[in-house]
Amino acid sequence: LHMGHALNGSMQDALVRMNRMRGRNTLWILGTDHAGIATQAKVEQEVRAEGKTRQGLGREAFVERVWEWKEKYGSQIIEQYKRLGASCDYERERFTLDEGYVRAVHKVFKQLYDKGYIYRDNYMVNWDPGTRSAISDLEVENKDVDDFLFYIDYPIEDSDEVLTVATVRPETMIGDTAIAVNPVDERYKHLIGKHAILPLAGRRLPIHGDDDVEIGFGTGALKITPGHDIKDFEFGRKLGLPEIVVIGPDGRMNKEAGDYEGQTVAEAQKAIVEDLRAEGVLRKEEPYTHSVPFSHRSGERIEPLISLQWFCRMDELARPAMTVVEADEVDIQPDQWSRVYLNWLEEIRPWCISRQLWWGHQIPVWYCDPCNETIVAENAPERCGQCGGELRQEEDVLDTWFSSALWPFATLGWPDDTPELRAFYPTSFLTTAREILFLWVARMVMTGLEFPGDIPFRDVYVHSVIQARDGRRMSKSLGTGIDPLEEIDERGADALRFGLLAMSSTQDVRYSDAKVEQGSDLANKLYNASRLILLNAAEVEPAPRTAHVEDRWLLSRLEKTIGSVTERLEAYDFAHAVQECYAFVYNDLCDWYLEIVKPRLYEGEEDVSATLLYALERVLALLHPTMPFVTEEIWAYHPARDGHLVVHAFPEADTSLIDEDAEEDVAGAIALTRSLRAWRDMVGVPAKAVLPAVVDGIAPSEFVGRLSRFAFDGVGSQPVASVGPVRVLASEALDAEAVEARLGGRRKELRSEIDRAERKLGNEGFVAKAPVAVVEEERGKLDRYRRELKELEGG
RNA sequence: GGGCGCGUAGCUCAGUGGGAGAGCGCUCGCUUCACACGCGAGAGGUCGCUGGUUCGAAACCAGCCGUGCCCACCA
Repeated sequence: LHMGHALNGSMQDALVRMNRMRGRNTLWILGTDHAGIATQAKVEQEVRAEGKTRQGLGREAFVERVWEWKEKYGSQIIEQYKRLGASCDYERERFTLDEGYVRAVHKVFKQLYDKGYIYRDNYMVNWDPGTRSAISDLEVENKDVDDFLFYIDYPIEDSDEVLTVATVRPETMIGDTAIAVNPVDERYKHLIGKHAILPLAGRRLPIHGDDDVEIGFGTGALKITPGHDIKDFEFGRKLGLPEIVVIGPDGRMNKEAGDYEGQTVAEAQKAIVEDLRAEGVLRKEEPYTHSVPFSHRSGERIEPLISLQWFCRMDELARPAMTVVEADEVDIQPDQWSRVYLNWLEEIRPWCISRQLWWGHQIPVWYCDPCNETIVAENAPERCGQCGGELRQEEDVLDTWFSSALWPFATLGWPDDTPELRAFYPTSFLTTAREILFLWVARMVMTGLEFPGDIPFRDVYVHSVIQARDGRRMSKSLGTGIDPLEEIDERGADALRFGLLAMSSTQDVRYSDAKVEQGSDLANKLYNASRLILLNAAEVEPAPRTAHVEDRWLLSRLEKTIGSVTERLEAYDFAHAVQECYAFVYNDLCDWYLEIVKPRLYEGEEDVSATLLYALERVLALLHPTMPFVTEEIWAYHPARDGHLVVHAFPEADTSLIDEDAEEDVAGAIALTRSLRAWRDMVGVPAKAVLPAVVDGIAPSEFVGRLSRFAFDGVGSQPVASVGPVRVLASEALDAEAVEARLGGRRKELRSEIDRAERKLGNEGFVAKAPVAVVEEERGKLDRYRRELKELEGG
């Protein structure tokens, strides 16, 4: 399980839990693909460590070994998902090589073959010498490599002229079969139709004219090696050139390469360059940086090779897959990824689906050698239908993604018409990393539309990439990976889930320990606040009680939070959803409400008890989708508990409890409390001193004095300062100089604010064009500042 | 070569037209009977640069600089 899985799981689980709690019929199937290349390589390594080889074991025994390996390790990731708290339907776990799944794969293969989409061809593919298999375009990764560009003179037949060509791969020149120049190139057009002689090999190379040759690049003359370069291959097919292959599947020169046979590509390059130099035809060599394909699987340099492979044409499948995204039937978010998806499908090319491996779905094709028949069937045929002879099954297996592409319906029982398929297809939601968009998502859409005949999912959310702490890619080979399980051990699954959701975003982000820490802090806070509530509340039914203004305030804040968090989750805005939960629990509930009502709570007063139990129940349920463990644990102690929280109702915002007046009143009292605290801190009053004061006008709420340590029953002394309506009286705890310094500071602040507001209101454009409410607000502020300043100067 | 992002407080990131925000870190004060994984109060930002649009720009437009990712058969 890597961090991407953990993020993905946290998002999906939040949605699944929320919807399950809402009473909806939810299904989350977890499963694994057989990861053909990676798994086979792993087991092959084991076998080699025992001094044996895959070939020595034979196909059947080797595949048996891989199954053993799979039984041993395949369940690990499932167990890890459980530790994360993913509430999947674990008894429905699926694997892409399950019996039923194989049926789906065969049926799809056969139907695509019958439609003419799947075909076999001798064509140029990305050959991975590391795995000795063809791989698809999507498994190729281009990297910049520092090479040399070699300029080689090819003599023109029956002439003293030479034609200089440039190449980065002289080792393939033995396979040259032509040269091309641009027909409008003045330097060379007289050579078109003549022949050049291939150095070292002596082959006659016809010189062709072709518009695709760039006059300005290299020397403007292009040597054509149809066996070893994709562009040359296409040239060759267009011009009907012979295709000479000089490098074998093992990455070594073959017998076509003559003297160089058996050498590795690198050795052959060195030798050939030496020989060219000896012949005096190597005109120059210069350093050259260019983009080179590497295998994403083995890391080795791709060798473009002509070989007999199975392909799937994609045009017909791609078109409807584009339409559904254009029409937003499949909604890819954030939106920019729709365009990436569409651009890719627009330029899609045939997909090489065969792999020269043993682990995977062996292609359901049988050959009859005597009568040259090819049979494609869902089930293995007994004998050749023509001659009754023995059949030989195609040895290659399918690209793992070919079977993964069927996941949304194959896991629900397709091709059978199952209740699961009817109930849950099309599915609602898929989260994915963006590197999976083409490999998997696009292909699921294509097969979904082609086979069950409907989109596989409605919403696709492309989540951010969590990078390592230093901004590099998290990768095992770089050693930058962070193990989610270690994080779970250290801080808990809830903390990790909260942290990942909080740090996720539409852009790529660095892994943030602080966010995970914030998650564990929140769990801790919830636990302690719950303890306070559950140990002190009177035995009453949880219910919202509205007799006290602070209770109305809390309930109003709570219901607004519920509404907002729910909206955020529905919009897949997980980061804001969890941060709002955090802010509510910390600020509204703990810092203010609990502190305000403590005296009432300790007395076991019923209104506050009922309100708190009610609020706690709703907060636990609201947080459960993101922090399932701690909320479930606390729930076990809640008096309203009936069964498990995981199946308790998710709260729905009760707008009748929203009370703007109460919010305004309490917000005012809170602001005053904060001003008083700030004032005494600024003036340097001992923390415990209770300061005497009197209040102008209506007395503030009881808690203002309690939480700021002021006694508003002021006796005797002179007022020395004003904080809002509060006149602070002289006392031993007050230092006159500090008070004066503080007042001076405030006066300065006010003058600057008044200046700013006056300038703004003096701007005719502002007053004339800005919305009335904005202007009015500004006037209000100016008035308040002027009044306060006047008071301070007067006092 | 084409495309898509990003550049905001010491760090990691929110914020998309009306007086700069969060978490962490930092400073000061608190062992206050839920929590020191805590409480209270603060400091800290010419919002990459330059122009433009607007009464008003971190946000919109253009250019530049820096940085990341994806796609691509220029030998």
